[in-house]
Amino acid sequence: MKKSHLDAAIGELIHAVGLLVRRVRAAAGPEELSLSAAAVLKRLDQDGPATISSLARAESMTSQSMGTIVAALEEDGLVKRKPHPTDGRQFLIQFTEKGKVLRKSRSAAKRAWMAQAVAQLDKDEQDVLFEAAKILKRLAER
Amino acid sequence: MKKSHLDAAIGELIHAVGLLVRRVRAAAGPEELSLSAAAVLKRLDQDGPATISSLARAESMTSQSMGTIVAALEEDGLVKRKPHPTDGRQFLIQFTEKGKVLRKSRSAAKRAWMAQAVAQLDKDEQDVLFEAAKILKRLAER
DNA sequence: TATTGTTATACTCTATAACTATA
DNA sequence: TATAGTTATAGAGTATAACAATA
Repeated sequence: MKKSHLDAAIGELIHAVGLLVRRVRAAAGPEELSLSAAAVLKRLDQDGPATISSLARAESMTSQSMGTIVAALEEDGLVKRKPHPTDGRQFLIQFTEKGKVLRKSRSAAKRAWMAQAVAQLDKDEQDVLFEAAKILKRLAER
Repeated sequence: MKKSHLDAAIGELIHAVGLLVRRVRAAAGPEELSLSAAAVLKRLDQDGPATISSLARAESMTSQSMGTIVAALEEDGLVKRKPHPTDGRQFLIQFTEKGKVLRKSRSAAKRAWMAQAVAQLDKDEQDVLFEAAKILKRLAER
């Protein structure tokens, strides 16, 4: 790809993700979790209990911001904290029973909007999108 | 794709774009434009002068929010407003000379981060990403 | 000394509500 | 009446700074 084309493509990519995030957020229902809060639950589901710092690193946020998100999830009864077995400074954040049950339903409106949008694409386009999601995640985590 | 796989892929997609937006935002330099402000300049560049309402619709925001963004760009001297030729309520937002010159440099740090990240992918992955950007944009604009 | 987490504070982005002017 | 834009106000999300406890 020529440099000018690459440059334009970078601009398109940034624009597209920004736009989509705004669109998804706007679709959120009244009781919905934020994108970040949903991301935390997703990580706990996939990787098991984790500390606030590790969650913050994984989601590209400061630990203070992650602390706020975890506190809100705790307040909501979706996660609880357990003392770290060997390090007295840390806590392991993990699901409550309620959290396991409500994990997806608390992001239902956003997921529904996205599902409806994706359903309007043909199969090849869907595949490109889901492949891209994996690449984007790797990119952002580096 | 089976329903459960599709459901998981939807979750991955939402997670990935949210994460990437946070990552890109965190890369922003001190004088950088917001993602939304950069998106407005990009649209003016591609489509020519536009009204606040049309920009708001295009970027999935309320016209009040877009008014704030345009006012900030105006304050910065990057855009100016011209009365609409036939409708006395509307304004056409367009670039100033300064705006044309500074359009990309005011998003330089975010673009640089993304360019560096994309450069670490192999060519096939880059193609998937840029193809996905087009699809995502169509999706978000519907 | 470095790291984990908390508290306090402030900024950015966007929304809702109420209004004015024009169509 | 309906639409374009403005002003005022509020909320969500995240950051920086200063601190306490533990490693």
